[in-house]
Amino acid sequence: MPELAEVAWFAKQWNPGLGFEVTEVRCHPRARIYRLASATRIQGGLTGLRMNKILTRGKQMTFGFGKAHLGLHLGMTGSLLLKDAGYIPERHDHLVIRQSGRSLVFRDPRMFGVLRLEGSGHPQWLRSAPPEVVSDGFTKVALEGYARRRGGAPLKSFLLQQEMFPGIGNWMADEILWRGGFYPGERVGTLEPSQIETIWREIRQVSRAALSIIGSRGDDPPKSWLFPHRWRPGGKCPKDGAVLCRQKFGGRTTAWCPTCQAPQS
DNA sequence: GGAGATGTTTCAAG
DNA sequence: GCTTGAAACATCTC
Repeated sequence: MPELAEVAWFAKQWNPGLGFEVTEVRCHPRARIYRLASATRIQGGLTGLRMNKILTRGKQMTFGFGKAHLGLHLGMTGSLLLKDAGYIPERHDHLVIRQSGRSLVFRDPRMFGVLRLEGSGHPQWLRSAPPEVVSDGFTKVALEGYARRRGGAPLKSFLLQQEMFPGIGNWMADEILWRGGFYPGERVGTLEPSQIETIWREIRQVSRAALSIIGSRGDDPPKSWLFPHRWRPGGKCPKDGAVLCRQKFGGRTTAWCPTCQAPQS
């Protein structure tokens, strides 16, 4: 499930491990999540170190251990769990970090997630990261420039570009377009400047609210959002009750309201 | 049994 | 060289 706010929530699950030493690292060495950093490297790189930092940028997480950094991406089905010290890993628990008193678990059935290992200093994958969409660095001007560059893309695929919108995923993109009243297949280049500004505003509002509701409290968004209605067959638009449409844009299933988000032509 | 699932990378085509 | 779109990745659920 991990998009911006879910990533923040999962990162928080490992907070109780801050300040504690890693006593053991258990891995499923052949799991695909070790394709960038082998299980042996990760075990050797983390054992004996104290976790002292947790950072997230978009969908990317970083756990600092002093002289080593563990980078973690949850992919499509990854999650982080906090378990007790004697926890016995289950089938899809590919990484278990043991500390005195707890186990930090990375579970990922589809294994689209990935781990990285780097030394001390600011990790490379963070240095090249774009500004967070809720930060001051995410400006209307930057968005306008990016929209000019990708004028041929449908709005839905546009919003999924992590180089500009780190953390936005399938459901957030749908939520943003639905709130702004945009047809997901609309080409970016046909939008007026005022419409680009609307998108900018909705990106920030959806992201801030999601971080507060999901990221901080672990709750689900309320019924007034598209979120709880979007996957149910026959799900209805919370604004006007119209039955939602489902269609692929940019290879991703998209839920949208045929009346609130009617195509322009 | 088949389709599809809240992601990213890679490669082909325009 | 740039952008866009589709396939591939692995497993589970409906």
